[in-house]
Amino acid sequence: MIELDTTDRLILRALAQNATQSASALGRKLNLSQPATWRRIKRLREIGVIAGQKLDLDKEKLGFGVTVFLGVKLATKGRVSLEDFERAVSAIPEVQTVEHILGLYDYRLRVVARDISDFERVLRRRIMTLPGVGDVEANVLLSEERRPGPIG
Amino acid sequence: MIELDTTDRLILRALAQNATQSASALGRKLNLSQPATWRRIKRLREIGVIAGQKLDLDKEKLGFGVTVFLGVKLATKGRVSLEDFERAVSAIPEVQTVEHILGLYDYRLRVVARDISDFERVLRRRIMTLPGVGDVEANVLLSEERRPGPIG
DNA sequence: TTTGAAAAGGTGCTCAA
DNA sequence: TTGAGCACCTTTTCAAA
Repeated sequence: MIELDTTDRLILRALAQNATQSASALGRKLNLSQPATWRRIKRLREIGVIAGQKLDLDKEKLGFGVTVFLGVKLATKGRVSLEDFERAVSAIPEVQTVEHILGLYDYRLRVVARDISDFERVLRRRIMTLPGVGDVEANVLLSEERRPGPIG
Repeated sequence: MIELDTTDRLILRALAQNATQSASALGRKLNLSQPATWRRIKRLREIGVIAGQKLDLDKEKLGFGVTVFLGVKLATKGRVSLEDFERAVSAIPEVQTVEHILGLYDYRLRVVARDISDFERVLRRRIMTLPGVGDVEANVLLSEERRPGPIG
């Protein structure tokens, strides 16, 4: 467990909103000198609290207007079949997220497609042919709100 | 719908892998001059294909080791109750994502907590008291893999 | 231990040709 | 596209709180 003081949390909160701002700009907001701010950010990276930085793309503008969540139940669940499934599903470009979960379904997949008929193609030719697939449930995404989540 | 050429797609793919690389470094990889690369990136930002850049934080190192997906079915689903629910759920800091979906459940929430007993607190005092909540299903996240998804 | 001031070095952005 | 100029950002040093 890692100890972060109030300033660290303020830095994380600010960077969570805008990851592109520089140490000097951030320091001005927090009344902290530029090197002090920079050192704290560097430390947060080193201890791994800041794991990375990701581009966030507008999938609709890229022509992928349909997002569907699939709940997948495996027919057989040995260690091997989990690994087989994960390896195979990782090769499908339309799958954005693979979540191994505990519950009625074994996996939840976030799948993007150009439209519904494109999704049907992915579902029939890619998903239903995955090794060990049993039940599949689909939920179409209508709208989504992402929030920073708690920090400390 | 926006038209992107091959070079744009290569830029997006490269930036999706490493969002911190500069226009000059990227240009070298693609055999493109630095200003040309920079102009393309700028354009991709302007037309909104690149929506932003997000920090990705290690929630476990921040002390939030438990992630749970909640399927929530509303008891009453008028326009007002959807808005009431969304407004109320947005005020819970532990909720990272609110997804309005079509299917057995009306919403999917991504909730983080320090541990299972902390999650129970959030569930009982925050989630179950939300306006209009009917059935709730919970799935604990075991592991997760995120992928860039298709580009063009 | 962590800060702030100052400065060096490097890099990226911008513009003109 | 190239190259030069300029600005800013990163990184280090050092003294002080």
